[in-house]
Amino acid sequence: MTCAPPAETVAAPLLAWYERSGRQFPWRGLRDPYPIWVSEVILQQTRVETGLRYFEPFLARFPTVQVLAAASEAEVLAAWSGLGFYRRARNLHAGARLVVERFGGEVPRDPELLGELPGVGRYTVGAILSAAFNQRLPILDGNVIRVLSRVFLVEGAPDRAAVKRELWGLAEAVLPHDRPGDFNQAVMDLGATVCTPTGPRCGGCPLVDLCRAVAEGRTADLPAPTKRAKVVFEQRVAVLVQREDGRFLLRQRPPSGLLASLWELPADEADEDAAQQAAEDIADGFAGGLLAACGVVEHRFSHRHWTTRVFRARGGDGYEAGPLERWVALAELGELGLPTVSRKAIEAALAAQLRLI
DNA sequence: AAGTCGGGGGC
DNA sequence: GCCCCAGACTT
Repeated sequence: MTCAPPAETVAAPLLAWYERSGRQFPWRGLRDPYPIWVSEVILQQTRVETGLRYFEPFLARFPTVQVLAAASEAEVLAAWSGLGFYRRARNLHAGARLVVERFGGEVPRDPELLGELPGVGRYTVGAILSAAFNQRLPILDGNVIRVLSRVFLVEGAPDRAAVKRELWGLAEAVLPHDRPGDFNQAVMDLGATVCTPTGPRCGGCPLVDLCRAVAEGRTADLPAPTKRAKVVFEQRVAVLVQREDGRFLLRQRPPSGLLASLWELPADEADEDAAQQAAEDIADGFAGGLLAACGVVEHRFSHRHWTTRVFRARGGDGYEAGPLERWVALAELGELGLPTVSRKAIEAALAAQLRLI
């Protein structure tokens, strides 16, 4: 068990540092909880640099919670395309509808109620309410875990329940009554820019004098590593079947599981030896001919690695798209929920064609 | 407690 | 290759 110094011991130097060295983001300083909510969902398990590319376009497309609630899920997934963890988009959309229907369009200020929205866990509740309303609620994300683990020498792996409880307790204990909103932002900035996973810049850290990991030369050991799922390798084939008018067929994936309800080229599992035959079988379903191999697309998910052999075929002009299928033109891709792996495969299939444009 | 769920960037 | 990221949710 660790012994935390008084809250002000941490807060005062950290807030002073934040005044000087804090980062500026488009969601900082806002009082409307809706854009802050959007930013926090976008940033879940996502680097700020990546989230920044999606935040403003998303808000431009869905400027209010009412607009988001009125949109279709397909529109929201289209705006989320390439960002990953697509359940976040589904939950945000469902949450917006709940806010409009149940709370009159006002994002709840009650942590209990806010936490009932899908996709809004304890971290996100604290992040939204402390930033928008300066409510004194702690947050615990990867940055905060790293800072607290080092400053207070928390040795256990942070994915263990007991360690997580201790870290939440520390996050609450160091949280000042004065400016909890700024403080939460400050800890995350510190974790992102100074107290980094590797090569922390302790010389520029406002907490260096009270950091126990620094005192014991243990910054490199903390936080303790967590267990990781083993990567599964899968080999697939995908076929871009193109009609005379240039449109090609996309299929919607099942509504649950990996890339749920997102669009992809007709595909199947097949290793290198079986790829050609599997591609022909797919093309045959649309009376496709002129099968051409277009290359291999590698794509890594967190715990899965897909090797996709991409083919292109002519055909399908007499084939009517089923309920989970759609003949699409290149210009329509922006309207669809299209994961990055699909975009890569389509680009590979059309590479020769695209170079002519 | 472990697994699922994307994608990108650093080393 | 491995690690991590402004996590939440299911099993």
